Order: sequence, then C-alpha cells, then structure tokens
Amino acid sequence: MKLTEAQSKFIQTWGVLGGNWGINKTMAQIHALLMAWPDPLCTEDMMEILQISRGNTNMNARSLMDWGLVTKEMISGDRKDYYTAKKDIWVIARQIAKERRKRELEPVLSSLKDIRQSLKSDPSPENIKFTKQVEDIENFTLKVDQSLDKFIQSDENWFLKLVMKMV
Amino acid sequence: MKLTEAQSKFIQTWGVLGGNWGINKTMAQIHALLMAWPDPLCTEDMMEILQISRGNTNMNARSLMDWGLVTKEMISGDRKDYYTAKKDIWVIARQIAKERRKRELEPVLSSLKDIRQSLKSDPSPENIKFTKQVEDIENFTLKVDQSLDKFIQSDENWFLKLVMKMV
DNA sequence: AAATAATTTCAGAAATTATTGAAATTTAAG
DNA sequence: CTTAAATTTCAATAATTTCTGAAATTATTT
Repeated sequence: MKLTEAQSKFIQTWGVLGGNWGINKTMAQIHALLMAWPDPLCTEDMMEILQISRGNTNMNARSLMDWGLVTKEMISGDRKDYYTAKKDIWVIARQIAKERRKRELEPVLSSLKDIRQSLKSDPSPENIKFTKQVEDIENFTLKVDQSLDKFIQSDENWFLKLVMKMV
Repeated sequence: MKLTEAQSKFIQTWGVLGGNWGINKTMAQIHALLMAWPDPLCTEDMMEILQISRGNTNMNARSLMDWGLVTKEMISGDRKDYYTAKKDIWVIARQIAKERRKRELEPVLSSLKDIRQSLKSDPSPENIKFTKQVEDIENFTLKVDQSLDKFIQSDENWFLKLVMKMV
C-alpha cells in the first residue's frame, strides 16, 4: 500500500490549496487521497499512508462526510468501515459550493440585513454613506448567492433532460 | 472617535467572513473599519478603535496594501500616514479575485501540469483512472481560471466605454 | 545637525488550532 | 451473553499562527 510519485504530489497540492481556503490540511489530504485512490480505503490504510493518528483520521473523515464529499462503504466479509470520495470534479465543486453557501453566505446575508436594520433606526447624517455602502455589499452578496445557486442547480437540469431523453 | 452600533456589527461580520476564507481576522477587521469609515484613518485611530497593538496594525495595513485593497494617503499639515480603503464592492471583489488567481490558482495549475508530466513518464495500469482524474481537475481549474479572468477584466471595458462617452 | 515624531521590524509571549493516544463506546461474531 | 474488533471521543500536548511592545529605523521639523 504505497503512493506513486504523482499521487504524493497530488495530495501535497490539494493540502496546500485547502490551507489557503481555511480548510484543515489533514482533511484536504484525506480527501485528495480518496480521490486519487481507485478503491475504498479503511482507517488503517489512511493512517499508514498519510502517517497520521487514528483519532485525526476519524475526525477528518467524518468532517468530509459532513461536507458530503466522502461516503462510508461496506465490504462484505470485512467488518471495517471503508471510505470513498466522489470523483467527478463538477459534482465535488457543486457540493462544496452548496455547503459554503449554507454555512457562510447565508449567515453573512443575515448579518447584513441586521446591520441595515440598525442603520434604519439610527439615521444620523454620518451614517448616510455607510448605509449606501452596506446596501451595495448586500446587493453584491445577493448576486453572488444567486450565481452560486444557479451553479449548484446546474446539472440537476442537465440530469433531468437526460432522463427525459431516455424515456 | 467611536463606532456606531452598525459599524461594530459590520466589522465583526467581516472579521468572521475573513476567518472562513483563511484571512487573518485583524486584517479583515481593519479592512472593514476603513470601508465603514468615511474619512482616512491613521495608525493611532485604528489601534484605538480596534484595540490592537501598533505592530499588529502596521503589519496588517501593509498586507492590505499588498492586496491592493487599501492605500496610504497624505493629509497636508499632518505628518502621519492615513489609510483609506476602496469602497466600491465590485472593484474590491475584482481585486481579490485577481490576487487569489495569481497567488493560488496559478500555482495549482502549475502543480497539476507537473503531476500530469509525472504520470506520463509512469504509465503503469493502476494510474489510468488517476490520470483521467487529474486531467478532469486540470480542465475544471482552467475553466475557473478563465471565468475569473473574465470577471477581473469585466469593468475595464465598462470603464473604457465611460471614458469614450465623456470625450 | 539635533531633536522629535512616526513607522517598521522582529523576538518572544499569548492565543488559537490541530493532533495524538488511550479510554470509553459501539458493533459484530462466536 | 461474552469476547474481540473497530470506531469514536476527548483531555492532554504539540504545532502553528497571531499579536505585542520595545528597539531600530526612517522621515520631518526646528
């Protein structure tokens, strides 16, 4: 059970990328490993390949499942849990977009709404510019939210069309 | 020199958002403060309002300048440096897109290219699926890169059009 | 040129975040 | 039900990141 040169590089690259986006390095590496590996892997495998502890492996595998990027799999005749990652990069991207929208964009939108509320109840002249500012940011964020939503939905339609054709 | 309720909330919100995106909280807060404040602020001002040290203020203000989000300004009759942030959210978003593209996307693309190279020189059968995987990811990343580029360019045209109209 | 003011740097401290590993719990098999 | 294997949890520790504050540097005034 050993990585090829290319797989190592891939895991390394994904780990750095994750770091830039506020994602735990181990989580990104487990994700990369499961994307790079053709078959499901158990905890022991991941521990050995990535040289990390059992606890760390378990916690980050769970996070990846919370993000909907990884699933557990049963292998008959073996009582260990096996993990696989989605492999289609468009599906992965849509899933990440969906989660970040829910976890980050929605709360920001709600905060901006609150702030606009505060500003309404305190219409002092020094707030005029700032009010405009907050409105602009809220509109921008709404646009981003809508675009993300479109992207997230995108292939459901494609999928439906495909199904229609098949019938 | 004191923040309104709304301004505080705004700085708080921006700080949390920054955290989610791998950006230092103080940096995000200084940025938010300068966006929310109508006039330029000096180091002392920022230190007092955000309750942070001189060194911290200086370092993060510099980072914001590196990102092209904040500029120094001179106020005549005062030898202190004053800082202001760009206020147009579209300009800000384009600037951030531009920097992240340069700092993150380009290196990832270059790594992916390397990985593909490694794979070419080791065409073992267990690499077939992984090669396809890497190619897919590279294509996806290129698409993202192109879309970002389009977004970054977007209002240069708009700006040119505006200039034409003005002449 | 000396004095003063402002800025920058950076080593160490503090705070935060990630990781370990062993104990507790859960799950499955005999 | 008992035993054994696997998983999960979490307090302790390690690693990393951020922040401070004082010293060094740079810029401005007199």
